[in-house]
Amino acid sequence: MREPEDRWRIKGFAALVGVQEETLRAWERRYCLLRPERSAGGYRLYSAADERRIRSMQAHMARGLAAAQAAALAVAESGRDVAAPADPAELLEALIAAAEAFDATRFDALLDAAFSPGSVAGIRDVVLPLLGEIGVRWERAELTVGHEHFASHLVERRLLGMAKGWEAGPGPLALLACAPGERHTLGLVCFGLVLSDRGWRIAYLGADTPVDQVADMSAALSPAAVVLCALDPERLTAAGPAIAELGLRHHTILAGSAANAELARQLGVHHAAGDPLSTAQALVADPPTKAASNQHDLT
Amino acid sequence: MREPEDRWRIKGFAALVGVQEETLRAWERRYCLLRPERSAGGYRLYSAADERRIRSMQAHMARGLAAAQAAALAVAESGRDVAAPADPAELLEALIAAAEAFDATRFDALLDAAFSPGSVAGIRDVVLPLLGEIGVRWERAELTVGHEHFASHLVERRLLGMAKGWEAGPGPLALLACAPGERHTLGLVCFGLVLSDRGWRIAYLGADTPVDQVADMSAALSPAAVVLCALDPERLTAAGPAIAELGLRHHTILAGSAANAELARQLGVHHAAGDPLSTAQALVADPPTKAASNQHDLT
DNA sequence: CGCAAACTGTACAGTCCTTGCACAGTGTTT
DNA sequence: AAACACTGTGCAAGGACTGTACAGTTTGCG
Repeated sequence: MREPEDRWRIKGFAALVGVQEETLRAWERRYCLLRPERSAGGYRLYSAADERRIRSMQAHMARGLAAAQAAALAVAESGRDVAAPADPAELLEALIAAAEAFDATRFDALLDAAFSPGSVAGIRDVVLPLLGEIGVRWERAELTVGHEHFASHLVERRLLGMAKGWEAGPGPLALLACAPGERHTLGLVCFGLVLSDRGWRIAYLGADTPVDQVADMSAALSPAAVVLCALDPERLTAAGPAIAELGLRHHTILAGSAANAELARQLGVHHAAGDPLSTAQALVADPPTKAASNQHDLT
Repeated sequence: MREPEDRWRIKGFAALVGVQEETLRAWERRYCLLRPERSAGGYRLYSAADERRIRSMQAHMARGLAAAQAAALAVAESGRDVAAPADPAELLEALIAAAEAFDATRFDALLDAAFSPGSVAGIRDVVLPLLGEIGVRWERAELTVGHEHFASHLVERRLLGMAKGWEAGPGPLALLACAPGERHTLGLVCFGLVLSDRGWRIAYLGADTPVDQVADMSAALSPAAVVLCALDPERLTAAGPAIAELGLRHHTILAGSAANAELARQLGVHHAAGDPLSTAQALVADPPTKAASNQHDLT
């Protein structure tokens, strides 16, 4: 930890930035603009980051923005450059630490860092490893269901934010759904995002979707591919006949860790090996053609 | 991915575009030229899109068009959401029609229109009625599970997009979770959004959360209120003892259609009557104090 | 033409919101 | 002990809201 050489108490800081002490406290209370550390006795200790936020706020106010709006911008701007490790492995550790502490603000800031190299890279290097790691630590009882829910929500929020507009791509249409009973959607959303990134159009039904509903929607939309995702093999075997039926009419792909080549062959549908990202990339590289959309045409 | 944008209050915006404040309000009222968001206190917050519309209108007026004509052109040019009815009831019908047709692009555009008067108004006038209506039509078998999934996903995506940053409000902290087994999160998210709009900080655990996990997180974060949501009464009675235990330590509120005053009294916790919006507003109007955080202190 | 109606920018009043600043009582630093 | 800082509460001035009204101009029409 740094010595308080570059830390100001409120009086000095007020003089430095030219804002009254009372106003500094008000801005902290009202807009969360400042987050000074505290001395042992409870005194505020302002840092250079606080100064930057003040300067940014002042600049925005000078442009004619109201205090509340200027503060919101200043906070948003500075929130981007929190201390986040650039190395994916460290980022992963930091994310898990933030989840353990239920620190949503930090978790979200770390996600910012994770996605700054690009959404596909963020999914590949951070999100998928994170989901895997949470699963592992949950099995080892190092993380609880609460931590898993906490992190999942924040990841889901981020992914769905990136999914905005994915229903309007220029390319072929993919229909995405989880198998009946399956409630883990994040992998499927990652898959959709990668497809969308490559121009595909996405129609998404989400968790726990009866296969006949997928069939209905497929009939309405004629997707180039239908993807059913499950992590628990039971989900797929239970819905086997309906899936086989679906496979007769559409290019149907089983995905998720429950999917395997043997089962897919039995049901007469396709099978996606590997993680969501490589699956999506394989699909993009070799898009199903209408003629060859499945091996079970009425020939 | 909505990044922080400039939001102007009327004075700054008037200076920016060179139009009197009164005139801005008149143009909004008469021609619907502007659709500023509103601050928590009801102030207009103009965006870059509003500026574009103003510039366009000014250009047309400079060419000699009357104000009404210029405004109509400006709206038509910039308004992508042309065919969206302004009346909430019609909007509701249009949304359901879009869901029936699996038309995600239109559904999303209609949601844009729903939220343009402000997020709380959108929740009150459109989202909550929509969820209710979908439930009704689903029971009457006019809509299928597929339609429900389709619409839910798009609504959820929109709501979570608005939830960005809700973990960082200046006010008291609320911890939100669905009861074990309960998987309907949208009402809970609406509730959180309204609280957030009023400055509360939100910690969110989402669907199907074991009550002991809620207790763990509560112990870590000391929220001013803990909200447990369920639509199915069975969820709450099954978790009864754990909820009572939680109620001893935190201001705990049962919400959702499964909650009732009788059950809450038995468990020694609070009860939220009514829809998510009125519940949230009641909580904001009468925030729990630490001293009175529950009726079962160790007295 | 002449008059009423509509359009359009502006104005005002009463109420509510925002924001910078202040004060009192208590605790911390030196 | 003196100077400094903290929290909580509160205020006053100005900003913004809504609703209504009012002139000056343009338009519609007998």
